[in-house]
Amino acid sequence: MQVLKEEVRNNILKAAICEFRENGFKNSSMRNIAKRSGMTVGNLYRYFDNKEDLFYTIVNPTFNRMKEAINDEEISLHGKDGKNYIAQQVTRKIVEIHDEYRDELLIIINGSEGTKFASAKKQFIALVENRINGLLDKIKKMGLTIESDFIAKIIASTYVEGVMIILDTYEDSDRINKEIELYAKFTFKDIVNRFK
Amino acid sequence: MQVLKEEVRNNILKAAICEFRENGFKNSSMRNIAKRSGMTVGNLYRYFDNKEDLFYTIVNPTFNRMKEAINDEEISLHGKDGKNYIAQQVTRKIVEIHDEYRDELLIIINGSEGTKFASAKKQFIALVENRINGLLDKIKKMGLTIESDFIAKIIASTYVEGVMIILDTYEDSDRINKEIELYAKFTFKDIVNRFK
Amino acid sequence: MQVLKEEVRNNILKAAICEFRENGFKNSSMRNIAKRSGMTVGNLYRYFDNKEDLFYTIVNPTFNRMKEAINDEEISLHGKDGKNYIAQQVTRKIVEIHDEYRDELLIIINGSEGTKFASAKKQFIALVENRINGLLDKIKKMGLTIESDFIAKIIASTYVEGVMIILDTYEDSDRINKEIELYAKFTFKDIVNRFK
Amino acid sequence: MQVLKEEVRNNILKAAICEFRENGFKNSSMRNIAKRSGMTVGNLYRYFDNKEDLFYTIVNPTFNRMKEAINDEEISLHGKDGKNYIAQQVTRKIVEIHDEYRDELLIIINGSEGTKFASAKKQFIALVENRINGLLDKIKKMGLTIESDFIAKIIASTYVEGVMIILDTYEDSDRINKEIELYAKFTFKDIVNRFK
DNA sequence: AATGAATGAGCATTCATTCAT
DNA sequence: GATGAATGAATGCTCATTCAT
Repeated sequence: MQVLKEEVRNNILKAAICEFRENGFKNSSMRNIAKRSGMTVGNLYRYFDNKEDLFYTIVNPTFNRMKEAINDEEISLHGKDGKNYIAQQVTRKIVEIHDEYRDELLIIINGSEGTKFASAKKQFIALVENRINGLLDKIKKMGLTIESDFIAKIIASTYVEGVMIILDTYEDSDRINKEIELYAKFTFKDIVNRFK
Repeated sequence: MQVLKEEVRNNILKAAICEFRENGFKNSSMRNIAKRSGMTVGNLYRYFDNKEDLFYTIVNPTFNRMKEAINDEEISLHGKDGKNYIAQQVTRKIVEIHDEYRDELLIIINGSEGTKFASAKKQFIALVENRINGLLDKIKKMGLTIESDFIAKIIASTYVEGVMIILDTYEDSDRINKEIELYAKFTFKDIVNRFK
Repeated sequence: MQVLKEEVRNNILKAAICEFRENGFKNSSMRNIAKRSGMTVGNLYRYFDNKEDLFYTIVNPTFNRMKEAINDEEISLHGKDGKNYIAQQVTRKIVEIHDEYRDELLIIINGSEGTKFASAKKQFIALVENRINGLLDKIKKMGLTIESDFIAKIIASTYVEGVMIILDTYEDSDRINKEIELYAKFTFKDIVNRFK
Repeated sequence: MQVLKEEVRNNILKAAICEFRENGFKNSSMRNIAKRSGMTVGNLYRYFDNKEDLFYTIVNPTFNRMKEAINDEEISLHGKDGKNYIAQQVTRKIVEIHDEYRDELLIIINGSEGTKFASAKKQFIALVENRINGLLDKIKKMGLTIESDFIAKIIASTYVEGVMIILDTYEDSDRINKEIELYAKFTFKDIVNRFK
């Protein structure tokens, strides 16, 4: 009986996700991925051009969804507590993504050294930074002097880094959601006061 | 033409720092380092026992100074604003270290996979976390419930991570110092309020 | 054209035996063995974990059979000509082993510097020496003074060495058998008289 | 003050002898020899063309003296106990050589793998064999059938091997002389009877 | 004469990738 | 579609030898 192409492909992807999670891109080997997915090395190359292709196939959609989630124009500032509102919404989306793609996210963050995603965290941070700059503009209009134009980047990195640590630390989905929300509140609350 | 020993050694170190900065320990190759320092592989080994020796020579002193800076017992809590005081002092020390060892710090944090420093970031974070736990104890005594026992870890890691991003972003020393100080203030200020 | 696994393995072993025979373990190179067996280096490692593994695979069984042959408890002294009897039996076994493993024996003796078999010749000699000491005890009881306590070692080592030279000199199996038997007789006969 | 060329040369030779004795040709390194003789690698090459040249310089004279000693035409057969007489004389010469060149002899025997002296033992044996063939001719004329024309080689190898083991085992010169003489007697005595 | 820094070919080993079957 | 043997370039490292000083 012939195994369906799609099923085989999925087996490879599943095995590759495990391998990349455990060892990162660089330390993962095609041999291992083949073994894990119960097939031969050669056959891997019928489904994926090379190691990078396999990696990107796994990681790209999650990466893009993260980008979209952070950038989502529909989430916009309103109400005087807008900053928290955005944070909440973005967080909710990230939690959603994470529910589906926990491993992929962690691969992007921890296991992409040696690939074009090595800078993925930086890219996420940059995106978050953009959004935060909106808030900061508002704060500035409120008459506060923000001494550093770098502060958005800092908040962004704080936020992204924190989320990643939570994803990396907990296994339980509910717990993760709770922690991320709490953390988002913690990060974005009282930004104003912290500049005084 | 024959170059003086010390000069060659420094050339190697300079080249190795570049290589390790760009590729991390694992992806760096002795051949590359040789090429960068304008010599042959064999000669590298006259100056350093092996790849690890070269790496540790670069990274060890900085690592130790960082640990000392974070742990320095002489920096202690006093005054009701003690938390900021600690942060300021520690930050000042880190800024000092950075002035001398910017690249080395970044190598430790981003490029030490595959060495005994792989966990360096975690170690730094753990040390910072310990210190923060002092603050949080104080906060708890003030009657506040801190909902997540994870929060010290988060603050610590975002602090460390933030500092590293600053180091990674700016070249200008004065700018870096300014940003790190600002960032420390931002991170540690009003922790209390953020829990309310 | 793809060759069957077992055949390739045998080719490698054959090539490695040649190489080890000619150059010993230390001076043999995996590159050479690959070339001799008409394949690339990488493929060698699909069949054997490393140079040592390859060497031990070749040499281990022969080494163990030799030890057993020399130590065989079933071969024991009886009759007043017991000393020759033992020599004959042991010799017969060695000749048997040799028939199958001529090259392997020579590799053990001449080409194992740098491996755990470096002392193999010494071990063989020590084993033979033990057996000879039985004979010498008997001789001493016959009232003869053996002036050198070193003599058992000498007889043992010359016996082992002599056998190895025979193996090294002749190609023809029958010839080798004949020479070894004759040599054993020659070596062990009239030990008594030689001390008078 | 300038060190005399000859003195330096001797220092190198002394150091090289130690190194070759301890590690054999292959495992000895020019670096080590330089270090042992308190000079730099480069200077070694002013005195000796290369590692082989150095090795041969050390080992050649001893090798040649051994050859001469064994072949010495002046030592000839006379008296009905001629076989022992020759053995005694040759032995005396070898003992003499050994007194002067113990290390060199041992290097030839144990440490020349990878050089043209790897077969030195075989060469010695071949020379001894020639001489023994004289004795055997005599024995044959006495009406004895010697079954193997290989037996001369065997006796020769027995003798050479034994001598080498003695050299390798004892440090004390008197002891060595005594053991070698005893051993020569043991080896060559009653050859006739051993063929009966 | 002497130095010792530098060379470069060599080694064992690994692994992404290819391709005959 | 699938296999897995084979490839070959790359890696860290060593060491006899050379040569500018």
